[in-house]
Formats: sequence, structure tokens, C-alpha cells
Amino acid sequence: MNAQQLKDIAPVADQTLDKKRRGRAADIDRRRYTINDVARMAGVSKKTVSRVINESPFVKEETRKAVLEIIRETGYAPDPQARGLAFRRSFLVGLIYDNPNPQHTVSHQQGILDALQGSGFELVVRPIDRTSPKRLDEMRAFIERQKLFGVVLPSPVSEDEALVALLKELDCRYVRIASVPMDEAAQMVVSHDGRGAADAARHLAERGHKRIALISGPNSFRSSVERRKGFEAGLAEKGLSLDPALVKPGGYTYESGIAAARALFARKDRPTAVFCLNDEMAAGVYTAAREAGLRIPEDVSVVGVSVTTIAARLWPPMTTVRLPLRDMGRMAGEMLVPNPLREKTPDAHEVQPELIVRASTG
Amino acid sequence: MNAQQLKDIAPVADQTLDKKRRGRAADIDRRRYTINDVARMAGVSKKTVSRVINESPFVKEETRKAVLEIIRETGYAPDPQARGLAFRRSFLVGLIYDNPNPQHTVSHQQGILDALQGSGFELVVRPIDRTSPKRLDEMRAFIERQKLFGVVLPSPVSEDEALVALLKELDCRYVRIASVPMDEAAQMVVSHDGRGAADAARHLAERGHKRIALISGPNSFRSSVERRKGFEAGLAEKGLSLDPALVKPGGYTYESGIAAARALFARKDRPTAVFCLNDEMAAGVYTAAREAGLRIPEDVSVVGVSVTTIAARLWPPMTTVRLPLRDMGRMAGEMLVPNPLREKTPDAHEVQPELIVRASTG
DNA sequence: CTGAAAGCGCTTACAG
DNA sequence: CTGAAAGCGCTTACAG
Repeated sequence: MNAQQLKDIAPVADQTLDKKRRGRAADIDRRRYTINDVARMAGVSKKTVSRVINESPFVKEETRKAVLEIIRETGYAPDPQARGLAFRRSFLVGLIYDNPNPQHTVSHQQGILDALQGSGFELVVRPIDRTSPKRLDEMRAFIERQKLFGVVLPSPVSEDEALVALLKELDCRYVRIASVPMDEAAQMVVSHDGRGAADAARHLAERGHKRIALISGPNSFRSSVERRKGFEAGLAEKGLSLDPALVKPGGYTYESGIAAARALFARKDRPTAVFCLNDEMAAGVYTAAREAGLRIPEDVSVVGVSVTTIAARLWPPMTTVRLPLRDMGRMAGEMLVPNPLREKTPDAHEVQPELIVRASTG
Repeated sequence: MNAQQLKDIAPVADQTLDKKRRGRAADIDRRRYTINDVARMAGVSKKTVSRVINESPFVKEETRKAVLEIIRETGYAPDPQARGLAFRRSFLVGLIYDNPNPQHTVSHQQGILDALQGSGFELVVRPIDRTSPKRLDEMRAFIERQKLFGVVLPSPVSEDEALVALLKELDCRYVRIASVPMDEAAQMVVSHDGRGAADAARHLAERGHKRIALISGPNSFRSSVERRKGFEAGLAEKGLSLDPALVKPGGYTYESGIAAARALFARKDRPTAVFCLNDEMAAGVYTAAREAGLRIPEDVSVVGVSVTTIAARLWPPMTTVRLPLRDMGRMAGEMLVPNPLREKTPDAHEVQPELIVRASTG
């Protein structure tokens, strides 16, 4: 934060706000209880209250109960800022993301919020440009300044090893969400995208398809690499393989799906099925098929990988590999935030993709 | 926050974390500069540094420059938690939402983040159940505990007068995003949904439609009321009116759109055009039309109001009223956070919906 | 098992 | 225009 930016904040906080507050007598009555009030009311020192709050074992049961009773009566809740200042750690969890599809991020976000619900932690969202060389400096400033309790890294940010190294250096907890394990189990939520893609491959093979095309995502996305690998493995099981001429690069966007599908449909030996590494591109295949006068599924079958809700909205409804994005976010949140109320976190933090067969594969 | 919840937080922060930190010698070298360091290096008191940070006019220009120079050299940035504790106000902006469509929220969120970029403020996201009687207590606890700098309220949360009253009581800044003005201009971003709906009505009238149906949103959403009113006003201009038999209640969801459209298409005198108060429901109309063997736009025209990207993905691409959700979020963020770098905020914080004519209206 | 002192990194209130 | 003292609401480090 530079001086200019500091200026931006000050005037309001310094002048408007506090003058306003000072002028309100209600503030005094409404003052929230502090640790001092609780200590006084319970007849103990504030350190003892602090011990009760922090679950220290070194408090006599009787004392503990008395303090807890006062806390209940007063509705006292410790100030997270004061606690954070003393702890040198805030009670904020960060979501650091950079995904071409906002729906992908928002699903994770919902899951994280599910996990944080009632935990006393709040979620701070923070977009990042993974291609920017300045991203590391920005992240360092962000994490140091906010003293984040921990962060969740959805793909493809989860694949940024330089960022992960920085988090370790800053002693900041993190959980990576990715298609394959790429860190210790305690820091990973794994979605096994490849398995879902393999299911899709078997499904198409079983429907008798031989000439199968694939529209990939960006190579810089591990999900794209894994989905493709899984798809090829699934085909191989059925004695099939991917014709390199029928593999088109995409960018995980609707437009890139249209462009890739146009190229495929312009071929004399056009494919009878197209597997798209996400659903936005698959929606583009629908559009290109319509332009080319091809019927789905009669002339061409289409399968996608769902990161949005579009599959069921298209006509005919599209067969897709569903990724439980919200569940993944929830797991990540649960791993990050301590919560004895929950049963022990499972050993394996992973989810399984699910093939949902709809009308687009006849 | 009750005692049980407090427990949840403590163990890690108290034990794991600090033991870890204590063991790392690097912490000492890496310690960030504090206001005391800057004061010492600049040969002034920390209060003077504080004045510079807070843009106080009572600092000699020479002193100010010297302090600023040290700040630049050291890369010093004040600790938001410490500042927050002293200010009794954090540097966090809250996004409090409850919308059936996550895409709607995420678009606002992107806009707010655009505005907060580089401001030193961070965005905390917080879902709320607007129908829950406990929501006010939860919000009070949330806002008091976090001492939020301000909050953004998208619709329909923006229409919750009890919540707004609470915010005023807590002296918490807010900006309401809504379809019509419902507060002082400084607290409003207005989207004039009705105007967009009127455009849609004129458009359909000009194409010669007479039997026009409408699928509404929940009556508890002001946006639904306003869009309908605007649509009726647009029709009236053209000498048309809405046949009550052709008005079906919807819930802003895909499924509710299907159900409403089935009822409409089952009529002998089925409508030649359907206006849906959002695009998710309009996608449902597409599905119902296909089930009924009706062609769009030959047999029936469809118009929606866009809160997602689906309109352009459907076939045929759908005519919609576009709401600039991201812009609305950005305006709200800019209104909330002081930033002298920006030119003065405009007098009117409003946006105009835009009718985007695509193939679904022939 | 409990507490008084010092400190986290800032700001306010008061002097000068 | 500048600073020393006290305070924000918590915790750590040290005694007992």
C-alpha cells in the first residue's frame, strides 16, 4: 500500500466516522461487552477469561463454568481484530482464484461458505491474474497485511507452485483443489477429473462410436491435461484411440468451442461424437452443429464436463461429467478451519466425478 | 458466537501456530516494518507518522516528505487490524446476498472487486437467508464483530427495510442495488429494470404480437414487480394490454419457467410471444416449447431478462433485456470506498438496461 | 490453577 | 506543527 492509497482511506475513517460516533450518546449504552467486563462480572482476571475462550486445559472446571455462564448471559464475543492483533493471525480465510468461468469459482465459494458457517471465520475473495509476474508481490502484500488464517486455491491457481512456495514461506495454511494429488493429502482436495473423462470415453465407445473428436482446454490447465489423459485411457480400454486430427485445442470458452467444432464439422470424415473438456465449449459445439445442419445426437453425439448448469438447459439435454464443485469447496473449507463439532475429517479428501447421461448421446 | 464456537477456533491459533512461529528464526529478520520503525528512521514520533498516513493537514510539508520517503524505502504498510482496532472500524467491505441465481451475485461481486482493487479494502462475502427471522441477529453479530466499513446489498436483500434499519443503527455504511430508487441517492445504485421491460414490450408490439404472455418472478422481489409494471407500460404505449389469463407466476428458476410455459402452451389460444422476467425461466420456456413441438420464433417468440450468459447459448439465440450487473457492482463499490484518484463519482448512480435483439423474436 | 505486566500496531485525547 | 501518554481488546511471557 503506497502513500497515495493510504490517503484514500483516511479522510472518512479519521473525520466523518468518528465525529459521527462521538456525537451519539447511544454508543456508550450499546457498547459491546469486552473481556474486561466478563472478567469483572465473573470475578476473575481477564487472562482467565482468555483461557476459557481459548480452551486452555489449565482452568478449574468450576471457574470455567462460571465464566462460560457470564459469557452466555452477556452474549459476549471476542473482538476478532483484537484477537488477531495479539495472535498475529486473523480469522479470515481467503479464496484466491483465476478461472475463465465465474460459475466455477462461485460454486467452490458456496461450498467454502457452507463450511465456514458458524465457525467465526469469514471468507475474503480475491481474484488474481495467474499470468502476471506481479502476482506474487501482490499476494505477499495481501497475505501479510491481512494475516490470513488460510487460503483456498482452486484450479488453476492451485497449480501455481511459486505461489504455494510463497504461502509456505509466509506460514499461511492452504488447501489446493486440483484434478490430481500434487501436495500432501492434508493440503489437497482431489477431483479425479481423469476418471470422469474415462467414464465418458467408455460411454461413447459402448454406443458404438469410433470416430471420436476431442476439444481440449488450455494446456496450462492441469485439468485439461488430466481430462484428456483419462479420456484416452478410457478409449484404450475399449480398443480405441484418439485420432490426432480430431483433437482440437480450445480455451474453455463458448467461443473457442464454436471455432473448434466448426473445424471438425468441416471435415469430410467428420466425427460421430465430440468430447469437450468443459461444458461451455460443448455449448459451442451445439451452436456449430446447428450452423452445419447437424442433428444431435443423430448426426453427432456431444459430451461435456460440467462446471456450470448449462448442460440441462440445452436441447437436447447434454450428457456430461459432473464435478461436485460445491462439495469440493466445502471440503477445502472444512480442512482449513478447526471444528470439533464435525466428525473427524475423512482420510481421503477427494470426490468422484459422475457421468450424467442425457439425450445428447442418443 | 457461543462458547462452543469459540473453542473451535482456539486450539490451532493458540498452540500449533505460535509454536511453529516461535521456532522460526527467520521471523525476526522478516519482521515487517511497523509505525515505530518508520518513526525512528524518520526521526519523528509515531504520532507524526500516523498523521502522514492519515493525511492530516497539520504536518509540515518538509516533515511529511521525509516520512513519505521512509515509507517508500521500507515499503511500510500499516497493519489493518491494528488500525481497525484503534479506529473501531475494519477495512472490510461486506457483500450480503440472497439470490436464487448465483451468477447474479457473482457478477455484482466482480464489479465490487473491480472497484476495491488497490484500495486497501477487502471484500467479505456473506450469504443470508432473507426469510429467516434470525437473519437480523446474525447480521448484527457479523457487522459488530467484524466492524465492517460498509456493505453492499444487492436485490432482493436491498429491499429488506428491517436490515437497512439495523445498518443505520450500527452506523454501518451501505449501498443498495435495486430496480428503483428506495433510499437517498448516495445509498443507491438503480438499474431501472422497468425501462428495459418496456423496451421489450415495444419490441414485441412492433413485431405485431397481440397475444403476449408474461412469466413473473416471486412477488416478494421488487425486480419482478418493476419489470412487470414496465412491461405493461410499454404495451400500453402501443395500445396493448396484458391478458390476466396469460400471466403466470414463476420463481426465477428454470423449473418454474418450464411449468409456467407448459400451462401457457396447453391453452387453445396460446400466446404468440412470452416475456419472462429472467433468463433462467426463459430457458425453461425453450424446453417447454420443444416438448410441445413449437418452433421459436415461428410459433412463439421468447424474450427474457438476462442475469446469466445463457441467452446467447440457447438455440435460437434469445432476445433479452441485459442488466449490466458488473457495472452495478462496481458503482456500489466505488460509492462505498473513498478514492480521490477517481474522478468525482457521478451524481446519478444508475445504469440503463439494454434490449439485445437476437433470433428468438424472429 | 490463576494473575499482573507488557505487548500486538495502531489511534485518540490532551498538551504544548 | 509535534509529541508523550493512554487506550483499542485481546494474548504472550513470566511469576507464583
